[in-house]
Amino acid sequence: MKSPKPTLEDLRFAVLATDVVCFRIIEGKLSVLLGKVDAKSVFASKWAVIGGLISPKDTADEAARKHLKNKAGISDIYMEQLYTFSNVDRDPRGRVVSVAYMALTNIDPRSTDTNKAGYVETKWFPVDELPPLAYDHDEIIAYGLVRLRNKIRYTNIAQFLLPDRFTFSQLQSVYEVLTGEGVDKRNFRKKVMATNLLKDTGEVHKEGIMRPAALYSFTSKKIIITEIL
Amino acid sequence: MKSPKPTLEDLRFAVLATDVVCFRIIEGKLSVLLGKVDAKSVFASKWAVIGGLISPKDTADEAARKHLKNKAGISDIYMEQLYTFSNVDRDPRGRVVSVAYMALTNIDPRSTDTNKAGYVETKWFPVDELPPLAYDHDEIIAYGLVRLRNKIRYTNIAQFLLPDRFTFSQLQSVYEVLTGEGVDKRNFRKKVMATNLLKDTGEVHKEGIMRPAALYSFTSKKIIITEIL
DNA sequence: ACAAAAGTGTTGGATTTACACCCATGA
DNA sequence: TCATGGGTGTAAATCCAACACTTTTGT
Repeated sequence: MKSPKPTLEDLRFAVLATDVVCFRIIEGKLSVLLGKVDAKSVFASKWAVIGGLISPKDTADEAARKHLKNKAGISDIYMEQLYTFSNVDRDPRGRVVSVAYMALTNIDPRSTDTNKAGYVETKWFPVDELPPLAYDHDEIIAYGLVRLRNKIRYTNIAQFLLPDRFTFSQLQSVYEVLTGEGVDKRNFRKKVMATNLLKDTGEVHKEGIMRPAALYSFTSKKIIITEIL
Repeated sequence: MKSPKPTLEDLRFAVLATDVVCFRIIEGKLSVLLGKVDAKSVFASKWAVIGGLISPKDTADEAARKHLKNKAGISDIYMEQLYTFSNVDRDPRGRVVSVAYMALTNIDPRSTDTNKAGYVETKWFPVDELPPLAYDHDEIIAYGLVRLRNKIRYTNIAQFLLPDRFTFSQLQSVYEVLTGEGVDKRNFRKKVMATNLLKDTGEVHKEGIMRPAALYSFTSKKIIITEIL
């Protein structure tokens, strides 16, 4: 049952990677940032979430942030660890264990001037219109979706899908997009207000022909756990 | 900024490990199974959660189960992944990335006849009376505690801390131990019954001089998400 | 008959849902 | 003045928390 004592080298069999499911709401659709895989790869012409290998001096978190920056020009983004995928054959090229993350943003944080090493192209896809995906990235995205859709109900992470100051309708829309169901705006306002997660900035948002809307912001950037919906 | 292309060998720098926080309620106290670290180790005489290295043919899950079996004689236990700890210096001997798990049981599953390679001794410690811990295992246990204490409120995992058939008082006691607060038994019964997670087995539990109690069991071994408390 | 835990209902207060109209603005 | 989204209150229904006594058994 037990083989002779393995050497340290025998145990360094795996390559560590990280994959980041980056979410953003675009035109009322929850979307994910994907990169088109290089033509030379086994997964040529398929799409993958942003990610790459972890290097010796980096933690998984640091590696995830570096790949976001180098391959998609994204920095300063909310990010949390999701799950570690370690199936033996999840990468046909060899043993790769991937620590998956979820990231949230409200704008397109891709800057065009950065080195976009790694992908032929990056593009946002609505989560219900995903292209063919490389590796086990369908599973990783599904895991991220579940996490996000649950966590929005009992934490203040909605803020990371919104600008710093936002109107109540914008906030309500985030909840409607993620839960897939509409809410009565008076009841929604009451519930959210009762949590004390928001403060009125005193400012207003004017847009076109309608009545200006009050702008709110979240009181804390830290994750706060409290029943919301 | 970017170094010349690293070779595959450069990327296989890390040893992969897994650590399992195994919980059990003993005499009204939530406890964790720890192993005393071998005298030759840097962490000699400290205690660690059950774990060890992942070998090339195993997923993290499989490795976790194997270590539980080989080092503590534990098999067939509920287990779920917690988090991956990848701090560069979490193990002074070198770069070790650990995929942490939480396991739950209701009995002492350690069989004495198995090969207890790995620890001088294994022992259950109440979570608020932990001995000095090796590595970052304090952090890993803390993470497991948070997960367990939250998840008991909205899933049926309490079942894994109980025998197959149990009385209502036993169930209530699990909740009281984990939440740290007492509950009115009439209200508790109403809430739990409303979830439809339990079925009455029709059997009764006799113990000593008191009135026999009806035995219940959970309707599903699968994790079900539903508001309980 | 008593000790010990099992089992059971009701009520008042709090929370939640459902629902419709006026407001402020720019064109 | 009109079109557009912004903003507000109330009543009925539901849910939840608080609360104490009777039952069953073995000794």
